[in-house]
Amino acid sequence: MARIGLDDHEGICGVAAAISVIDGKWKTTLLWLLESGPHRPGELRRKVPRLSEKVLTQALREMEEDGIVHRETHDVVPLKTVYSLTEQGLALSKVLAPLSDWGHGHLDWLAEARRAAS
Amino acid sequence: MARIGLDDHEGICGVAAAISVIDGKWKTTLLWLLESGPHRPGELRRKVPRLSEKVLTQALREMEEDGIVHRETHDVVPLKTVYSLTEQGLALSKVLAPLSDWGHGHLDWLAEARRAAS
DNA sequence: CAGCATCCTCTACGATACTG
DNA sequence: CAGTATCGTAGAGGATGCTG
Repeated sequence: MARIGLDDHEGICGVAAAISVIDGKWKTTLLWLLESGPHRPGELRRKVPRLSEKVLTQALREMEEDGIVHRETHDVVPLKTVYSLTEQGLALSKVLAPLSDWGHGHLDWLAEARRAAS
Repeated sequence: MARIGLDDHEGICGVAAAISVIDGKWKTTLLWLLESGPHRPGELRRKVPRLSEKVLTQALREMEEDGIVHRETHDVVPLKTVYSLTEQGLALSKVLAPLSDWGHGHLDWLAEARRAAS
């Protein structure tokens, strides 16, 4: 999605703001993984093989900026870094649950509709 | 956002499916407008000036395919078309409410964080 | 007025190579 | 192992002109 600016939609800016935070091809996946506990970058990459390292770092940085992910670095060799959800991030993932339910209820319909359309 | 395929994320595909439906710069806005009642294309364009006609039609077509918008055409001159939400679309907009609340709770934090980051 | 076709731009994503 | 830098690509979004 083209990144939605916070000022683009006056009336619905709450939703727009939330979406701008989870906007990107992988952020929802990362949110979901981190919901189950802290992860190291290597773990994340292994669990999401199609996610390149550049994009992973980029996504994590943005999520950190937006206050939903916490980054903790241990200064040892080899380098060790751990990512976890903040309170806000956890709250966000909870709020996503109803959306997930709706999605599951529509999976069949969607698959059918899009097959017919193509 | 790069369009999320329904098969890209196994575990979170419910959320992914829902997001794929509201994915695009304007669909959430359209959903919000249509929630208050049926609209004609011209009305939508007037209420969202920065939305071009091509993109509007495109978005509405996709939303129609995904079963959240209903299109009704009256064969008169001049042409008349009315768009409205389906039951599914209405359900989706309801489900978006908690997300909106989360977003509103983070607007200040987000604006601050992103200003600092840039 | 509703909608389609064309061209163009911009950027998120991806692949690769490299540093501490 | 974590992270950065560079280059290339595909597709969403935008501007404009045309049709019934």
